[in-house]
Amino acid sequence: MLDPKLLRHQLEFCQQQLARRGFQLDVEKFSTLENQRKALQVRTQALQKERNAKSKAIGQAKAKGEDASDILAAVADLGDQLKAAEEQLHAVQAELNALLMGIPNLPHATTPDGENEEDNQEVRRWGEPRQFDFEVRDHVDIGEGLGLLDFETAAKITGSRFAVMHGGIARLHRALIQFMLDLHTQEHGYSETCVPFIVNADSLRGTGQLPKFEEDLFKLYHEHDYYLIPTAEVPVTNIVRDTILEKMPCRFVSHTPCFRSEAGSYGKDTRGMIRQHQFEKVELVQVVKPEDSYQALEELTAHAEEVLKRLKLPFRTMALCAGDIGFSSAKTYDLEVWLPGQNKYREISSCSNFEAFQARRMKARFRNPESGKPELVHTLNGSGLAVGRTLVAIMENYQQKNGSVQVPEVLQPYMGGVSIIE
RNA sequence: GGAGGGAUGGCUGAGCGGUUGAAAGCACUGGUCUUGAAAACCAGCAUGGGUUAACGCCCAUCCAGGGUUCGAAUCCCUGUCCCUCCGCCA
Repeated sequence: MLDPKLLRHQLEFCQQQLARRGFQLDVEKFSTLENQRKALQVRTQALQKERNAKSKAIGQAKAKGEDASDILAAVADLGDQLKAAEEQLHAVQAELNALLMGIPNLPHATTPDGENEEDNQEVRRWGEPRQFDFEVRDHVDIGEGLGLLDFETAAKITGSRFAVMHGGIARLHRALIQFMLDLHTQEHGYSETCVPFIVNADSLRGTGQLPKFEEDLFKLYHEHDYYLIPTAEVPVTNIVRDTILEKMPCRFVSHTPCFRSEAGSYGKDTRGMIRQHQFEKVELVQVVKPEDSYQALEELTAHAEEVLKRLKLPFRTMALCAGDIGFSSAKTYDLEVWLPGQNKYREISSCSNFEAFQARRMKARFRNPESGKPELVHTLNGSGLAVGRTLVAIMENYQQKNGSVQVPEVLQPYMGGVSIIE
């Protein structure tokens, strides 16, 4: 959520910045509601003040044993007036809040202009795509060829966009998770965290998936409004919801499955493991002081990049343009890994600074030692990395002419010394 | 699933329907004392919002939402969460 004060006092600025990301702020509606809110709030509070004063006088009169019937008569119709004013105020506040919850974050000054992914800017590039002296296969052909990847059976068990992995591929998948967790906890200073994979609606509102993006989620058939997590970002970031932190920064790394309905992506990436309803991800989450958040974004992005470097997978880092960043983000870097099977770079990590956007929704604060007052924190997260896509990248980049797959050196200790999957 | 008990400020924990935003203790901050520190003593110390140039003033908040009342932390209803016991269970 944006700062309501910023919207009130710098509405034009907000409108301009939101326009950069293609969001049309209904200035007129906001102003009208805001003016109504102000008038109603002042009126309601004045009535409350009057009621409080009169009630107190009644109490004092009764304590002295005096007759309070005059004051009681004076207060007679106050209750109805107050109730009416409160109801109107609540209605306007609810409408205003709904409007506010639907407004995306302002892009940061360093987020480049642009409408869509065509306009994203390459920041840096690492590694050289390998030259193959045989015909390159994609991960589906490789995996099915080895008999270790099975989409048909997954379709029988559940439906489309699921996979069954066996043997060396399943183990490689597990090895990747262990490797990533170890790297981030042992070298990057993150604390390993295990969280629920089912969350409530408050948590999803906190990080921004609700109310606008419910159709992307799997909702459970249950007496409460429970959802499968679309990313560990939701449960992990919500650790700090409704809290005043004393120690900062917080750095969490968490491995979870992620569940996405992929509504609206019909026909996109239908082949293989790139876009699944269920996938695993190792997620990095940081909660930092506002002045540190852009430094933290650079560091977090570097932590994700380090995974690709150790795996020797070529990638490029993209600064997403204002039209392509997510709803809650002020600035996002995407890491795109080279996939020989597709002959292009594909997203494998997304690292974002949400500034206070999520913190305001979550009421996540820290106590500023200088002022002694609670202030909103800044939150960040990034994939470090998406495990399924990393597996795809390894299969395609490390494939051999005979259809086998080499195991990257750093993963071999996690594979019991196995160096080739065949 | 059954039966009870509970939820109060950063923490612990009092609180008859009426100057209770809330006792007390701890923690924290400042001061006195001390060469310094500790101890002792004194003082301050909730959150959100409105309004104001500012000092300030005002409103709300004792898990959440309704209700009763001139007035609710206190009474009633509903929900959520936590604890204890019984049953079931990975």
